[in-house]
Amino acid sequence: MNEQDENTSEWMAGSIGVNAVVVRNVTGLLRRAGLVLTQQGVPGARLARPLPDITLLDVYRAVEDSLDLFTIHPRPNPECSVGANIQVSLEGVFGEAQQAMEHRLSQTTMAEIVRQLQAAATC
Amino acid sequence: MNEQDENTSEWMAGSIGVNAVVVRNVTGLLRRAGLVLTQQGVPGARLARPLPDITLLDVYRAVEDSLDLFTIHPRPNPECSVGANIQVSLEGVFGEAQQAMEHRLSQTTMAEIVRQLQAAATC
DNA sequence: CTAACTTGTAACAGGAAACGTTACAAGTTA
DNA sequence: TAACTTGTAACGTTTCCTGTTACAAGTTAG
Repeated sequence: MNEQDENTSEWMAGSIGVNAVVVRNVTGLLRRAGLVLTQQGVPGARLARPLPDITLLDVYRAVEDSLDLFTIHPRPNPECSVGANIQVSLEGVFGEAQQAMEHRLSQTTMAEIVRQLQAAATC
Repeated sequence: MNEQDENTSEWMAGSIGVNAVVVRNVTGLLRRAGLVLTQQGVPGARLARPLPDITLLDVYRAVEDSLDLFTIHPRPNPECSVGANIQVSLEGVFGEAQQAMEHRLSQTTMAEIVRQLQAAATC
């Protein structure tokens, strides 16, 4: 088995233990987010940007479909003064909480993750 | 309809537009978290602590069942050096990201939320 | 004490969403 | 041209969430 084959969806799927289509779907998300480069018919995938330029937030946003971490009761009772205004009050805090979470993710790059992996492997 | 009846699960359920059992289940979570006081057979529910002593994090933890915001691939391939160590690397960052989110929630009390509601109602 | 309330909870049923899989079109390379 | 690959739509299954029903347990007014 060639080393270049370690990038194919089939090989990765076998290593992870899932179907190859699952890998291709995730790869598609990463490609649309501009993180990896894949081409129909060409085996394998390679990075679109160097590892230090990819943060965990980039990956998180690429994979996560829902933009909002918190979801709020969709149909408030118009006759209820609480229900009419609770959205506005909560959305502010929830937005800031999500922003705090995402800021932490943006502080760690894939390069640091890979470095930690290599350090753990040599132990 | 008496004003005291506005605390019963039946009344709240009608106002929100859900089944009364749903309200009782949520109330049970809040009671087990020490936020509200309810008693079998006694109509209504009242706060266990004053509003300024209840943060959004208290409510979040009471209602949210899963302790971890991020879940990680459960069965790593032991022959894959990445899969063997990726958990440890990611758990640290994920934990800190969740902690940042929860810290923001802990900075806002229910008293402030109620105050914002009252301000919006008088507009 | 009894009747009519309530809350607490287990059990069941329904629907929705997530997931893996299959199948095939489209592209590339030897 | 043949044998690969990726991209994606479509399908079936399974799991999970949710609402509902049903009933036990407790309280209070009369």
